[in-house]
Amino acid sequence: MGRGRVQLKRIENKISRQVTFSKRRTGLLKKAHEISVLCDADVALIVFSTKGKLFEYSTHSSMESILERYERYSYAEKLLTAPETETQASWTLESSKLKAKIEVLEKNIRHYAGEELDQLNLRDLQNVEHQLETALKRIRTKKNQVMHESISELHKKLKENEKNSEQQNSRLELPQPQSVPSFGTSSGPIIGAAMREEELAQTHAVSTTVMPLWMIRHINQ
Amino acid sequence: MGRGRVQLKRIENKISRQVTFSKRRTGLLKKAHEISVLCDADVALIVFSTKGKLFEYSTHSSMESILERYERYSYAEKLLTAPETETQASWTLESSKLKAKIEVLEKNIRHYAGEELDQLNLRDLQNVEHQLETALKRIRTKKNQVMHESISELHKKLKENEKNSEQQNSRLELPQPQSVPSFGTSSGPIIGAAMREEELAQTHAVSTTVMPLWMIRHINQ
DNA sequence: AACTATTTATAAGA
DNA sequence: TTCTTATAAATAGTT
Repeated sequence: MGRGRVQLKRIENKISRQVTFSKRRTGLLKKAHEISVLCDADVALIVFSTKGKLFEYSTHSSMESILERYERYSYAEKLLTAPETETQASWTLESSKLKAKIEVLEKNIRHYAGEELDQLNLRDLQNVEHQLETALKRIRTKKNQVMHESISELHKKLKENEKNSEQQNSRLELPQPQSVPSFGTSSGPIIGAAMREEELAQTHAVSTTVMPLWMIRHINQ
Repeated sequence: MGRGRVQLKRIENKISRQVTFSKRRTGLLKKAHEISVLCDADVALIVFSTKGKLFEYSTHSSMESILERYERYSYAEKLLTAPETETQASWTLESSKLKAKIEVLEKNIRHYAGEELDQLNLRDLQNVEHQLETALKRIRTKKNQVMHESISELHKKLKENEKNSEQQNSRLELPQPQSVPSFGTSSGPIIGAAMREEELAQTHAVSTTVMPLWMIRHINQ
């Protein structure tokens, strides 16, 4: 780009080499920035002039983190070339591994939170969806179980109260959910409740929006 | 440089972002090489694509030595931020911090997977439930979006097929597996097949229950 | 550092 | 993705 082709070889004239360096350096940094913004890429660019002066560019995520990422990325190959002793290298290595693991876990969590889905293909999406569904079922089952347990607990206490207070007037003022007794009223432990609750969880029978606040407060310690 | 100015902002269209990345990456690496040769400079260039793939260029003196040189160059600044002697103790400390973090993350993930729920109280359970619901919604939205995209993609391809096949007998029986290879059948080398498939895999999202199996197989690679 | 004539890079389209 | 083409950008040589 200029008046005349350019040979891909070291420019011998010192002055023009310097000038060219300055011009092209600017262009290179600019382009590094552009691709990073346009294409959402992480870029790290380091340039040392002949004289040893440093010029650098790095995406917002900072030079250090990119270099670290780079090290991590190529740590497998390093293992082959450097079977170091228990020196700093091995520590660095372990640290890198741990950091890599953290990165993976965090990415996982983001996916479970429904973020950064662009990276997933259909297969992944379906897997995540399925896992979320399963998890949701379990959570709901557990929640129901917890709730029912507390409810029958409350009931027990209530009955004891009634029995102890001799005043037969004492009507149950507490907002007793009419539907609840079906579980607790039968004598003995609530065997098989889990089973029923699982079923309930499936049908979303109890959900946050259905449960009155007072109940949450009482149950939730 | 091209047919139209370009805004310095993230390209939203995924496909063209990918294409642009590929082209500009090539250009950037080339220019990095050029300045290094023409101006006798040491250059290190690291690029991570959105998907995390690594591309790199470094002057003959190897990436490692340049990064080392870079570290050395900015050694002074580092001293300020890390006056720590790299004793074994500090490594152990860092290591255990990282491990602790990993533990937390893993526990988080197990909770998101509906495991180890005994540790959670009702409030926690409800939080997790809510987060899972949100995540599920997002996942499904994404899947849906991706589904629609690929369906129209398929439609387009189908129509092209119909147009191209001169036999008026060819009723549109529904895209038979054989018809799918239409990618390659056109004359010339099958350049870019990988790309298209990648695109499809990414875009494709007919849910398993809705999409015929043959379609998944052919589209989802 | 500015100025252009040219070469290059690349966006869009196929 | 690769090829082509029109056009925007970069830049070599000059002032």
